[in-house]
Amino acid sequence: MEKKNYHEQVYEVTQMIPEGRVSTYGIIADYLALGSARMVGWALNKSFSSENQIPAHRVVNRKGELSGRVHFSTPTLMQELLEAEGITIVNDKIVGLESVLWKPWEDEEED
DNA sequence: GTGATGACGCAGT
DNA sequence: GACTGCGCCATCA
Repeated sequence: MEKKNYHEQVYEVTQMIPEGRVSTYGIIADYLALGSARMVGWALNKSFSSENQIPAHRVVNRKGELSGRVHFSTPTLMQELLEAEGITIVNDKIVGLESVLWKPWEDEEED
């Protein structure tokens, strides 16, 4: 088990997301080569049971919709957390998604 | 061991 | 432009 499980890598990437930024399942799935965006959502869902606290509220679907808000303590918690970071949410969707969108390889700066 | 489901994404209609 | 169906891989019943 020296090799990290794919969901641990999801935790790492999610924790790498800076404040005021968000990422998408598709981006993370592509970055980790999971092959399925569902795996990312599933991994984040398990993150609530993990010791590590994952800012899952910074992860949304490809459309920028807060699809996973229902998994939070309250369906509005996710939106409030994002708005608290300066992100505007309208109709449960991120405004100016591309402006706040963050990519793992962007921080890695892989040239 | 099989079937169904899931915080999604894409192609086709 | 919106909706439907299928695929992705792992977990649960």
